[in-house]
Amino acid sequence: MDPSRPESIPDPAVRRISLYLRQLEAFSRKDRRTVSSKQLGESLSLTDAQVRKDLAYFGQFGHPGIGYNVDELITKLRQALGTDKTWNVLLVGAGNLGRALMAYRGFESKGFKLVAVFDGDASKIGKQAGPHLIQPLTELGRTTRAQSIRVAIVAVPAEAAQDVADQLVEAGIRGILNFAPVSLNVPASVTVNSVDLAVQMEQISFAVSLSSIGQPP
Amino acid sequence: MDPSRPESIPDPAVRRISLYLRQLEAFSRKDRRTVSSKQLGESLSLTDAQVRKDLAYFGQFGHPGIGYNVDELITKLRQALGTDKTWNVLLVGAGNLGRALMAYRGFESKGFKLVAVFDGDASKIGKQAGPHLIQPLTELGRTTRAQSIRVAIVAVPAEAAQDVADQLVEAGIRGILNFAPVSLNVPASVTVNSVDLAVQMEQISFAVSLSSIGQPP
DNA sequence: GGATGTGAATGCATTCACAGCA
DNA sequence: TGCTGTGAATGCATTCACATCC
Repeated sequence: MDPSRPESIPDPAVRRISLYLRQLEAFSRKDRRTVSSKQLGESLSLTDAQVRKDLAYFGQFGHPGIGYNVDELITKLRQALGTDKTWNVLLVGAGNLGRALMAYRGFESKGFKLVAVFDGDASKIGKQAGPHLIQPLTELGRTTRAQSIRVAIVAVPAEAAQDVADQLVEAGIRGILNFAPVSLNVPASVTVNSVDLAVQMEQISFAVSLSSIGQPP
Repeated sequence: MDPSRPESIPDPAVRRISLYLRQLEAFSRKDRRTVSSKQLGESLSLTDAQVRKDLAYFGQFGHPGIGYNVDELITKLRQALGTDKTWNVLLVGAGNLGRALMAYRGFESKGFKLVAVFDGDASKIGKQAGPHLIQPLTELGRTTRAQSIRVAIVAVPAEAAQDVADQLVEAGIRGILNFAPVSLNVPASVTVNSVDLAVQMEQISFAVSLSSIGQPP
């Protein structure tokens, strides 16, 4: 396997790599030096074989008889995910959710920096949102180019989301994290990842309903 | 296939059912009466066979030569997901994200009602958060029983999340939607669904990095 | 004709199991 | 001995393709 040309890596494996990284960072904070695939797997309820197979997609990072060096693996996985360099990110939508995302301190340490905020609502333009001035969507292209932004977060109402997505694509954005409860239509060259809170809740209610058959509430 | 005894339905299928439901509700708002598996699939970039197979896990809802009746299918899928009745939900964590979730209007129409708010931070206890009084975690058991709450949303810092999860389990909660960036350890009888915003961003940066090999930024 | 529901075939991801190295 | 990396085997999900019904 040639790590510089990842050919095609299964989507589920890429998701787990993020989880390994999160876990490794926790281990590192506790000054742990090495970890085996078995230990890393147990901390996430996965098998050791799964862990080794996933890591092997990206290269040979382990040391037989020893395990993986925690800090070394962190470095390699960040490189693999592309988060060894900082990404400038823009946000569209300065409503409740958008402002909560702006205040969320979990992005910076992971290599993402929010550098611009936009909103389609004219009454919000020019207002301050945390450290950022809220810009109109007409500025998308200019700001995207000026700050080399490739990734956007969409936190607008469902009705506005597709229109916003179209404008983001037009402005040259390559990846979108979408919180609006709609399926966005974009060219294949643009990556969309959607988080629909209602969908998440429905998964839970389904599972809970199933496991409660015959049980009292 | 016996819809009253779903045996075992693939997880990916359950996730898609939520998406079908979301799409069908949009169709219904536009007064659309029927829809074929092909049309429903196209609106979500899925094949018609995939749609039919998924729906068939839950029963025979279609009409050969016609398609599916939109409103009828909505009813059936809500029953399948358990959202034909309203679920009382509690929230732990009245920080930025927690308050944004409280303000989010997308839950009620989907059958979820936020009825109680908790926080581990003593200085917040007794304060008002929207329509709710913030309660201490010691009240979890009492409130859960009093209001028949089975599902909880966790929006606390990573360090506090496992402890909160333990107390939720102790209080009888059966499903948890977790926004803290940690892997929660709970008994098999409890369902956990985690949304880690940093993980979502990393998926995107990976995909964008891949597609940009050799390209200028 | 038009569309569903479903066994059979395919394709992917996970798990097994073991050679090989420290 | 302990643990990795990886072909081979297994198990699941998706897709195909067609009998069936309006």
